[in-house]
Amino acid sequence: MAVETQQRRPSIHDVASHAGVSAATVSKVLSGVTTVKPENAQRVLDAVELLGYRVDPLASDMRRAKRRIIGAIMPEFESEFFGQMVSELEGLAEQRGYTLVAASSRESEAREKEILARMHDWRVAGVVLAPVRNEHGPAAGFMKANGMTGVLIDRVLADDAFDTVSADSASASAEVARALVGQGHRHILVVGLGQQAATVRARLEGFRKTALELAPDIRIDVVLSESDVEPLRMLLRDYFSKREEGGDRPTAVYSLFLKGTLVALSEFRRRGWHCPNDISLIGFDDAEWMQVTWPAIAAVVQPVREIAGNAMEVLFRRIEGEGGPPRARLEPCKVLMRESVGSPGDGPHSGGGDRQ
Amino acid sequence: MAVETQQRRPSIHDVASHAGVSAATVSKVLSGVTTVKPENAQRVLDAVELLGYRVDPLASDMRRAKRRIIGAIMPEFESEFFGQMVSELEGLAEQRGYTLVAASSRESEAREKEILARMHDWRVAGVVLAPVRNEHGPAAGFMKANGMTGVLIDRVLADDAFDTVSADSASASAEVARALVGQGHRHILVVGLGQQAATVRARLEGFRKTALELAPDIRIDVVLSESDVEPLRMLLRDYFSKREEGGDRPTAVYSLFLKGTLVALSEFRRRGWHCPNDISLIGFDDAEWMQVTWPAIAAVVQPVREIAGNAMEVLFRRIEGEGGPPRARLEPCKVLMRESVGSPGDGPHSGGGDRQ
DNA sequence: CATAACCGATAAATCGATTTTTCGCTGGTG
DNA sequence: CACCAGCGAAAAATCGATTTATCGGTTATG
Repeated sequence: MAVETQQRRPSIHDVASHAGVSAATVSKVLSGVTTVKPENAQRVLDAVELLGYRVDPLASDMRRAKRRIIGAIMPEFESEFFGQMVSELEGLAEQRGYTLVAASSRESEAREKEILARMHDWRVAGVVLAPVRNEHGPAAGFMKANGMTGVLIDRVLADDAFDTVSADSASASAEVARALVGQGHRHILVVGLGQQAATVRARLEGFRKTALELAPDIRIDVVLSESDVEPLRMLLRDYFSKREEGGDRPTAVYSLFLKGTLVALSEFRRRGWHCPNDISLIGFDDAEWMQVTWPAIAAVVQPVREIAGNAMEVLFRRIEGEGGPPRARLEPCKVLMRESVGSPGDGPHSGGGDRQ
Repeated sequence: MAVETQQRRPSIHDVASHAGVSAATVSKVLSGVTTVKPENAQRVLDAVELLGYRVDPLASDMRRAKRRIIGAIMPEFESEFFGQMVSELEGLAEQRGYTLVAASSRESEAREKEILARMHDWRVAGVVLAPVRNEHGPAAGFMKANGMTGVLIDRVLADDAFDTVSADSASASAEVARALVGQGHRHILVVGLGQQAATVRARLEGFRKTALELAPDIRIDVVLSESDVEPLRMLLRDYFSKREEGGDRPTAVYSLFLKGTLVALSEFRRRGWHCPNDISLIGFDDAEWMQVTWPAIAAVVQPVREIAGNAMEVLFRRIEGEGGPPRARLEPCKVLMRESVGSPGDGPHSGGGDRQ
């Protein structure tokens, strides 16, 4: 067993002198080099055990250009999606003997770049960046300019400099379209965040295309908030007020991101509309609570594990020097239909309904 | 502007030779030592600017015993509470020029200890540990044995070796008791996780004491799952089955932790019980969704910012060498009463009710 | 006038590992 | 018998900073 001397940590030289060999030999034994006499190797191992020696990763990383640190930058830590993502990435990095340093850009591109600069200072071996906006922000530019190796995930489609991994938003949206149209919806509101250009476009177009194919007469309204979530609340409020006056309000809402789903729900609640009787609701991003509330909220589940797994795999390949053009990878989502989606006109409408 | 040579990063020696001084002088200028001729200082600053030089934190940390790294260990990253906590801690560490390395113990004490060992390898200056179980686990033991400096937060009350910061569970529970008893509830179920001994006891006893003071005839049932969340679902199912047969089911449920609230909700939904007509519900830990669902779920809000702030403050004081006995700090919670809590017998009971 | 004190700056040691170079020794070969 | 190849291990260089010791030169002091 290791001796618990709450003194200075033993260094590789302490081990060396205990084993009667040089520090270089200790390093070789520990890194599995075979050109060491078995007897000496054993003595080193014994000394390591006796002293409770562990390699100092900082000192170890000192001498190599690429250090065994992976940086991860997420727009936030508060949501299940990014929480799971960090958790997955951490485990994956750990498996390969790397340390994950995670940071939150707090939905700010400026902060994103600062964090990236700090990670560059640390000379991380690679970065997993989930950009606030998209692949063309200043952060990606910084990475390019400084020759950092990295992978972009989530709010990104494809890039000419970095590999990307994201959910197949378009296909998932098509499936949502099939489901809603199939239930008889012919007037649907889509809410999103304009900032996340590429992703939003993919989700919106995937939805629109399939919906129009299935029902050419369908009406699709779109409410986008440019930058932040709070304005969306107001936009939505205005939208519903107008539609209610006009007597032509939508029978279903498709939210392209989690906060949008929350905003929609709170707007429904303000107006006393209930799902799915008064209006149907489905949103991108699943959450644990969505299956325990009344009604259970339908959602598109993003394949967090797959995204994390692929991101790390491609990242490590690049770290190991693999060349070739960047790849854009899309992982399929699952659509979970739940009670918040029904057929229009199924229940007693409380608003000025458009029952067919 | 910095020259963007995607070559090797400039080192302190590059700066030194550009400025025509020694590396030591550069180091002094950058660390604000005043015994440098202003002219030389300016030349150093110019060279730094020209080359785009930035200190390598790894090399810089190499030579000091306590490195400018803070470790944070959370039981999970997936919940809003710990997500916010990590986010706060990260910002606070950053403010002081430290890097936060966060890791998830994934609710495992074994992993907790492994992570701690890795952080010890990194020679972190300090650790913020949110233990899986309580302050007496192997992780805290490891920290003690290795003379690490740290703070324990959340699922912890007080410790004889480390400072602790946590929510004032007892007072919050007392307030919940006042609210529920005030609404007329006389039969209340409390659900929790036995594993988190100290915290659960504080929450339970705080509730029980106040409830009994206000209504000596009150009946308080307790369902605790020892280790994991899933068993709780079964225990709860059994409990409700028995109570429903007996015709004496509780009129309110108080969950001592977030997952318990979710389990309770899903059990209500299985039985077709609605809040607050059939049963009232309030739980520890708030979440964003709780205010947008029907009904909105009442919750105890833990003061994340305050806990994080105090934890970091006391941690840095210890890092700077402050002595004295460990302090146990309690931060007050806020109780948000929402629609999920009503008076017993207010609405049409669907089960075998106990209307008064 | 010799020595001490001081200032600013440089050279060198240090942190703890890894990697390259060097070295001593054994055994085989011409 | 001299020389070379091969092996295992030690010595030394290296990574990029910080910190301590040292040093030349000027000024104050006895």
